[in-house]
Amino acid sequence: MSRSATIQAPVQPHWLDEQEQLAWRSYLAASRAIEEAIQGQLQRDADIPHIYYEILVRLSEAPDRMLRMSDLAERSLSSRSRLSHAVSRLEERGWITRRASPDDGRGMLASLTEQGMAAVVKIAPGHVNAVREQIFDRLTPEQVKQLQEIGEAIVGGPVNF
Amino acid sequence: MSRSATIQAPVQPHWLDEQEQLAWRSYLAASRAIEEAIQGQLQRDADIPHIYYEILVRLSEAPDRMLRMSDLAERSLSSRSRLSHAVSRLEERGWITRRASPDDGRGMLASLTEQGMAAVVKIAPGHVNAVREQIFDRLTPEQVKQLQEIGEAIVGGPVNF
DNA sequence: GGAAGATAGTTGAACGTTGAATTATTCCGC
DNA sequence: GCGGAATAATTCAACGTTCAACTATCTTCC
Repeated sequence: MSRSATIQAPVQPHWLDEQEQLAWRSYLAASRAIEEAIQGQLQRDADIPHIYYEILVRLSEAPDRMLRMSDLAERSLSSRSRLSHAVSRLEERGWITRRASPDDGRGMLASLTEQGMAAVVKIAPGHVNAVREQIFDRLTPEQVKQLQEIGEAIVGGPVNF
Repeated sequence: MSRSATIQAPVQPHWLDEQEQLAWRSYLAASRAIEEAIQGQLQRDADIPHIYYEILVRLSEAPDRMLRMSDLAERSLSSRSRLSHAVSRLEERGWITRRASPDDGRGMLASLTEQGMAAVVKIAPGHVNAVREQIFDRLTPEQVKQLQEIGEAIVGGPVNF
């Protein structure tokens, strides 16, 4: 039958072309280098992982320096489980406190303590330096703009935090 | 004295300007999204972390599918310690074997087994798909080129693997 | 040719992350 | 207003990573 003679959809996957391959590997190398540099700086100077610092910063930017856990998880780009563990550690340091939400019996509110805020203020300059050295000192203003746009294309819209 | 009236070098760190801030956060969100997608796909479909897959691919590309550990560490962008642990796990699966280097008594040669090569062949299409969906389907050809150049600027030269 | 230092690789303990399971509360439709 | 589904958050165990310590070999240079 002619029906059975139709050409099969290719089993061959759609490989990356040469340009894509180059871009992917270049991106991989860059993103690993960036994360290693940032992580290393924060670990050395403040003894916290990068994500923990992000959590502190998101809190420091929130009204009353306080956020629902799920909200904080979203803004700090981490899973709830990860955030739970991280906040536990940061609570042990006295940088964050947790209390039940008055509005929602299920919710917890995390807030930055004065000590936590002081830590952010102390840590921030070194962190910004690392970011600058690793990224912005190496890019033209045009590339900075391109980087923003590429990031937004990948996440599907402007980043709102 | 006029000398003492000179303005002090600012203690204020050199903060990111608005464009840099946007680019940095956009990059952060994108890189986390990418890593999460790639990692998730590989974990679900092949039960290995992303780095383990990279290790297998670098080996598969090497002459005789074999490399010195330190060489493999460099190409797969991981520390020696990490690689040691990773290769141990992959060895347990029968995907890699290790043997002493004939040239250098300190060296170890890691090589991909037939099973390991078969695993790469099996895993690759799903991985490429994930990469394509997460990145290249969302970028214009121009942006792909820009991404490559930005990555190279950050790592300080073309990526050679 | 022997000591000092560099290099290759591994190991173990401490730590962070993951994913599934669990508990508690709220929301929704009838 | 009641039962079932959805949501919020945590916990636990398994796993991967890190960093420092360690062993073994090689290189250098006097």
